[in-house]
Order: sequence, then C-alpha cells, then structure tokens
Amino acid sequence: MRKEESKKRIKIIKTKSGEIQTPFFMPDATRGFVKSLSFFDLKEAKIKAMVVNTYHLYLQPGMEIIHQVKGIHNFTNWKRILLSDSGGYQVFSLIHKNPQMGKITDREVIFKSPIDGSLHKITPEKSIQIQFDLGVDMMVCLDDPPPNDYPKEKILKAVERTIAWAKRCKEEYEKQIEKRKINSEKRPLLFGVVQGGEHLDLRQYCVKELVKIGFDGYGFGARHIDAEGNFLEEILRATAKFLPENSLRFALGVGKPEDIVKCFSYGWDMFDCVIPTREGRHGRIFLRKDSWKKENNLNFDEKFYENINMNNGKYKNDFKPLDKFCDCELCQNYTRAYLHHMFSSKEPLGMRLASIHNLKFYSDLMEKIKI
RNA sequence: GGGUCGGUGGCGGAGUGGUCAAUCGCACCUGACUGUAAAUCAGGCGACGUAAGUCUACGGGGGUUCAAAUCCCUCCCGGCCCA
Repeated sequence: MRKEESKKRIKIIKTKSGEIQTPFFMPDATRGFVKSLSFFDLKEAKIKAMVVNTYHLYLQPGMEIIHQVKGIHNFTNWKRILLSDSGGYQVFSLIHKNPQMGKITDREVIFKSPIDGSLHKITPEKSIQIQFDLGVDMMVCLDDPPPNDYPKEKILKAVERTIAWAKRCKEEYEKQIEKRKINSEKRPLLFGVVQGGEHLDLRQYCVKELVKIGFDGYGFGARHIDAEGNFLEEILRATAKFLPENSLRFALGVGKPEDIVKCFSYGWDMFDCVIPTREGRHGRIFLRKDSWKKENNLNFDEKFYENINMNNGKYKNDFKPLDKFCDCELCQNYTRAYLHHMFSSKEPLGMRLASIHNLKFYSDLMEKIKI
C-alpha cells in the first residue's frame, strides 16, 4: 500500500439514534437479529450500528408487525444506529444467481419468497416506503447488482437501471419526508449505490449520474471480488476517488479484514459483512498475530491475523486460550479444546462465543486502522 | 439340547452369483464462506501408488463356479422361540 496515497478520513455521522464516527463496521442483522447474538453480546463486541434487510423483514415478520410496534428499533429494542439495505442485494443473490427465483424488469422486481415460494413485487418506491416504515437511520436505494462476469453490455444495462431506480428512490424519499413531516435533524440518510462491475468507465459514469441526483452517501455495489475471489483493489480505489469528498462512502459487503484496511485507505468510511458472524458460526476464528500486542501501530503490509478452524481435530486437546490479545468472553475464559468440543457437539454456545469474538476482532480492527 | 433368524468397513445399516473396494446415514479428516435462502456447502474416508493399477477384504475354515459378501458344508458368536 502506498502510504502517500492514503485517503484515510474520519467523519462524524449524525442520526436520530445518535452519532457515530467513521470508520465503522456493521454486522448484518438481516432479519433484525445477528444470528445467535443478543444485544448484550453485540455491545460486548463494541458494535455501534447494524444492517437490517428490507426484503427479509418485509417477508418476515412482515410490515404489519413492524407497524404495530412503530418501527424496527422498538421491535428489536436495539436503540443504536440501524441501516437498512434495500433488497438490492437479493436481486443478485436470489435472482441473478437463480433466475427461477424471480424476475427483474426496468419497472420492478418480482421475488419468489425463499420462505414459502410466494411472489412479491418490489419497486424502488416500495423499498423506500418499507425503509421509512422500518424507521431506520440510514437507508439504501434499490439497485441491480449483476454478477461481475456478465458481458459489459449487461453490466451497463444494470447501471442504467440502478440510476433510474435511484432517481425514483430519491423522489419517493422526498415524498415520504414531506408526508411524514420529518424534520431535517431526524431524517434518515439516503445512499445511492454505484454499479459498473469491473469496468472503471461504467463505475465513473454511474457515480456521475448518481451525484446529479444527489445522496448523503454512496455505496459500492455488486461484488468487490472477481470470479477467483481476488479483491478488486483498483476498482475500489478509483471509485472512491470518483465520489464527492463530502459524501459518505459505504463499501457494502466488504469484507475480509485486509480488504477493509485497504478500502479505508482509499477513502471508504463504512463497512458491513457476514464474514465474522457466518464464519464464526462455522467454526472459523480470527486470531490476532503477535504484532497486535505492540501498542498503536499495526503494520498492515504484513499479515496481521490468522484464521483457524475450530473443527480441526488438532484442537481436541489444545488447552491454550484462543487469542491472547483479546478480551472477549471466549478468550478470557475458555480453551481451544473446549470450544472445539462445543463445535463437535453442535452446541449453539460455541457459535455464539465465536461470533462475539470475531465481531470484537472487527471492532478492534476499526480502531487500529484509524491510527 | 432342539428350532429359527442373523453375523458386512469406527458405528448403524443396504446389497443376496458377475456392473462390489461394496448404496446410504453417522462419526472422522480437509476445504470454502465477502450489502446472509448459509448452525451451510464441497471434497476425502481399506492398504500401497502422483496415476493407470495392484493387493487384502463382507465372523473362521473348507467347497461349488469361469466368477462368491451373495450358493453349499462345517465351526465359532449373538437374538428370539421351544424343551
């Protein structure tokens, strides 16, 4: 990483649920909870904001329930910051990857519910309405994230559609602000999403058009890795440069720790990813390397962590603590052998402790990268 | 003692003359996981070999057959029934 080119920045975001300083990492609480974790666990892991999902909450528990309790904060009792994703990612993960799961048109998206197969129409307007009903602090425009290996003309099509939808989202957003009489202090922040796959010219074009519409922040859309799983460094670096300096930059779905480190240095402010929790549930633990013990500076050019798989038989009689530099419940109290035993026994407590630990690792990383 | 059913890889359990080194599940070993259809998915799992392949295997022994986990005899072991 060329340090002289670092675009690191620190910003304060003000929302109706409080302030937060960038950079920060949000775990995915897709259905309103981070799988297996309580809010005590999340606070323990120093989590200050989370991402919920418009489409998944709309399907379950459904907006009728959310209405009755007046919003997702009340329903979950999580009083800190919430950002809702629009359902755009499900256009990719459900439909682009599995065309029988729905249909995308310029006008709308027809989703086939993965829960019961029922059909649901989501328009950009509806996505925004749902997000207002959820009452979140930050919201995202419905977008169309195509797989990166689509031919360029199909990526362009997705870019055009994303821009058109962003315009409709912005209009609906303004309509809802007026209709609900939300003052400027309390208004949720709105994010547009930049598409364009691995094509810089398309990314640049998409940014230009989105900025014309005008958003509080901009997200990096679609996958930030290529078909082989390589991080698209140059695309992320360049896209951040295209974006206005005074806007928020949200690297959706990023990512692995080293990718977050890079993105932050390119000027991205916010991150979310399922990795720490999903891999935690699957027994994969992030361990700080010795360099962490040195106060302050971490050399991110070197490998600063390692992954271990608690399911591996070699931990059966490994009575060492997990991570000697971590102060989470798991590392302070239990051995590798004991955690291995929990995973072997399919004990949910193992998943929970591993998820808390991995999130704490991510939270600590967000502090380290500021230095 | 008589009758009867059965003994298959770490376990459970298919297979009942060739396509069987043997379906499947569990266990075990190893991967993967990136805006969560994921407490999920993929691969491996007799020995030796990179491989083609070779060898040893379906309770023990013997036999029939070109060919046996599969048929016959016998022994050992277990369940159930009768005495």
